Amino acid sequence: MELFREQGYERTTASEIAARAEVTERTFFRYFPDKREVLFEEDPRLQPALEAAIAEAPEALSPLEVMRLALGSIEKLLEENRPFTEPRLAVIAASPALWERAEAKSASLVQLLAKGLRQRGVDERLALLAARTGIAAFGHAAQSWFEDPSPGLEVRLDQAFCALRELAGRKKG
Amino acid sequence: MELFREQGYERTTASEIAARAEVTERTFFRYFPDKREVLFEEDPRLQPALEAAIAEAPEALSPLEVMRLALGSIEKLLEENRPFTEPRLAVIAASPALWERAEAKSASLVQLLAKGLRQRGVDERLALLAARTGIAAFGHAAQSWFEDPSPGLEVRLDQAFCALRELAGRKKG
DNA sequence: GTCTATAGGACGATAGAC
DNA sequence: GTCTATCGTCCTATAGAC
Repeated sequence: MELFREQGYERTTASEIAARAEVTERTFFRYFPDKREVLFEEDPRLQPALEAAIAEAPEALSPLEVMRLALGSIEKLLEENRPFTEPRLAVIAASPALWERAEAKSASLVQLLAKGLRQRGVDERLALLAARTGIAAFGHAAQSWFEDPSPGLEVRLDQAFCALRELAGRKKG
Repeated sequence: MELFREQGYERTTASEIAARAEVTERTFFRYFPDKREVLFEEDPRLQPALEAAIAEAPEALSPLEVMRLALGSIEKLLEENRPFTEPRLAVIAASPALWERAEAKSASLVQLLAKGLRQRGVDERLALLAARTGIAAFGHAAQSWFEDPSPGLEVRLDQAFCALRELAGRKKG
């Protein structure tokens, strides 16, 4: 992060990062499959938390309600990680290559959520639709939450899913 | 495509592609900013068609209805391109690097749609939510349409948006 | 003559093989 | 840890279009 802030992501070589970390370049690539990944290490508790939340959600909930519940359940984790996440986002936003990787990560998350829904017996295609929609709502919520964290993520999520319901529901603008 | 099918994407070098196309490697990179892009050239009519459809949609439509209309309007274009799209998808699915690029392209499309909505006066964040949701529905529709093209894309889209409404609307599964 | 497209050589960085 | 292939960029030169 020091190097990236000083000279930007593209202008920083893997070799420089390795040197700053006092390891060899080869060791760097043993820890990270490629250069971009240094910026995308995620909390190892995140995926299990989501999987558990989906698996343990009440039977009666609709797929989208499961998404709402699962995404709300990681608020504390995200809150904890915020100090690290925020500066990363600034670096990521400045580089197309990193933006691309970020989109891929988001898509992987969608796959994870969809898998969880399928294991609850949701039809494959519907699971994907619900997962994508859930992430769309999460993006809506997370964005406003990052700008102003005072109302919790849960509140933002409720607002997002409410907006979604309005979007989908009304037959006229 | 010949080379990719023979030996796969990763095992094919830019140099080989250039040779097969009877240009030099340098010329190849003048046409395509990077190796992946050869597989993602899109119909130049696609983006303008979407932009126009959004801009010209009736005032009364809700943001999501505008998405439904715009995405339905490109059916003929997609139909035309299907012979090229289908083999490409097979290659893309086989390579993580290409899958990543595909996700990035999808994200760009979301940005395009959101921009169109914003120009209709839709709030920035709501536009993004509607665009993401619209693309989620489109994915649902396109998948079943690719498996069996006989009922048109329009019908599939209606089914997808209907499924979405059910997902969002009902309070119980 | 100017503008654009291709060619060519050299080179740095990423990342894989061993 | 060493070695090397591949990607992708920079710079310059040449050939053709207008």
